[in-house]
Amino acid sequence: MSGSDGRARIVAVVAAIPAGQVRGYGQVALAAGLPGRARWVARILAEHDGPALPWHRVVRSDGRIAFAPGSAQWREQVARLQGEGVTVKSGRVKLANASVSDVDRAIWGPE
DNA sequence: GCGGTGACTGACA
DNA sequence: CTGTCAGCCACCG
Repeated sequence: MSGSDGRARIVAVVAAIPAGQVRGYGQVALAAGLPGRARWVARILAEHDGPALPWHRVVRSDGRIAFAPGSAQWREQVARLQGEGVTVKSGRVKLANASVSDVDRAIWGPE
């Protein structure tokens, strides 16, 4: 099958992130089967327009907000995370310890 | 085909 | 802890 739609996979992974938890761009890309495409993930979220996507649950590898501190998007992401019970400290959040297998199963199925 | 760009990452000082 | 450097890959003119 020509899985050229990496976008669909990335969107699926982000949409599979449970509320109250956060993920890194690299982790999302890896879970989507596209290692090294962290930058692509960022572009997808930025260009994505359609169903509500929990893009605010995606942060940098350090658990820091990808936007510039004080920016409108930065404040919005922080507000959304806090609204879901995520503790945000100095624009930083605590990354959840979830293996790729767990994410993979959440997307493709329990098999 | 080429060079510049970016919601990135890891290593190093 | 912060800041800099090089590597990475997809997109655009």
